[in-house]
Amino acid sequence: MRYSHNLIKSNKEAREFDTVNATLLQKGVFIDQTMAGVFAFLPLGLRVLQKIEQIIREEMDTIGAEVFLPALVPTKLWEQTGRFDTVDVLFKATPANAGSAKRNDATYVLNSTHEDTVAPIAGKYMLSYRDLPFAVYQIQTKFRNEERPKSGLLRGREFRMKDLYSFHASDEDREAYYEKAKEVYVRIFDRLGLGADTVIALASGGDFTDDYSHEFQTKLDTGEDTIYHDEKEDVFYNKEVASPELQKATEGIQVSEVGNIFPLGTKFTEAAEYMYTNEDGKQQPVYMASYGIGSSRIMGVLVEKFHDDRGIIWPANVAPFTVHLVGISGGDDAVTAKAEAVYEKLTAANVEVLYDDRADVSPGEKLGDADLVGCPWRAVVSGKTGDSIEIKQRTSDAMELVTIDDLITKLT
RNA sequence: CGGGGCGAGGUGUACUGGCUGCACGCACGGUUUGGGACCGUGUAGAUCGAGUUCGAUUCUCGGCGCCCCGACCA
Repeated sequence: MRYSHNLIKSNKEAREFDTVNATLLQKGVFIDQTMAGVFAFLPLGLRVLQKIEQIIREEMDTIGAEVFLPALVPTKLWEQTGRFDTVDVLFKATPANAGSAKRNDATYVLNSTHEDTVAPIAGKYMLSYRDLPFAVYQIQTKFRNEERPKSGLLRGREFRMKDLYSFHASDEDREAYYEKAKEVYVRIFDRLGLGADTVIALASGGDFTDDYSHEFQTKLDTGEDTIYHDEKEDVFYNKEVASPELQKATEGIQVSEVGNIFPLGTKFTEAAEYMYTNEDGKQQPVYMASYGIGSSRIMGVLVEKFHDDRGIIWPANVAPFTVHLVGISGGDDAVTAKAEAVYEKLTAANVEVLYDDRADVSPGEKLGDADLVGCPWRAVVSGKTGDSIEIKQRTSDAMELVTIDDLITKLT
């Protein structure tokens, strides 16, 4: 992709925030804040988000089927589960033209999560023991009216999330699937570059179950949560369930929650009057669990973890582009033509390349922007590089001159 | 939701009870091109309401917005 004509910019004068992800993502114009806790994802930012979500999708496809549920739903779905008045972050929307003669004036809910929505749908079709177990997932925008959105993408009022729901004939079967889902989650965080710093912590199961829920927590100094490590059992506990003794005996670890899995029992299936018929023709309750991953929050967490004083350092799997190609022509048309040729060849070889084709922008600014944007590789074509291309990795200062064929080999 | 801070061109900021200034950006012209180039000419601004005052961007109160601390996070 070309830098020019694609809403790819840098705004290095943008204000500094207390959280790195808010500052760098806005300086790099990956995202643009529309209001507190709500961001537009611009071309660079959307590419990163989609990379993250594609990794999640590939792994989820091994244990479920993708669906796309509505974000806007009738209040009835939330009233059925008793949550319309208890979930205080719920956005309740009444159309501005409510009351006018020809318009509906109902109140709606902007879904903060989808248990209430998916259980009635599942209960309409998956009615036999032969249908169970099964799971569906989606990757969608969620709405939560947080009292205090903060920290860039770490806590928003509108954000992206993958949510998976599994349905089972028994709690034992749910437990078996649950363990499988954990393994898939571990693979996802590995692929996202967070594996080494992400642990599973036990947390409260809330109103739904006496069991623990499980949180995937990434170690992060700027994280909002605190967990404690019981070294004897080698188990991590969220602050809310860690015993006072453990909290005294060990130091808390600052973390940010990147995923959670939650046994739900039969609360939502019962509310939806969703029963299945067993082999004996008897109606039986369906057990359910939900599994979330905050994809946009992960984008923020990655920036928090992987940056230096010059900008972002994306893990290769989620970088917006593999290589940032910088043309330094000095007004020399021959050099520009060479940079164009390199761009065309890389593109033809299916290398994801961001080509900074801006004229009249100083070399320093282009190189600075490459550091800010944070692609794994930087390639420079200039009057100094002759027939070669100078390449370096974002994480190193070591430069190397290579041919276009070498470059393609290296990057594919 | 409690507490604190801040609201000025597109962005970031300074001064100021009467005339708003700077930098970046953007536009035009010219010179430049390996770590955020330079000259010139332009462009564009005081969150809203009430009060005090001859006069408010400035002072007071309130609303709204944003940032930060705390609480919350199914």
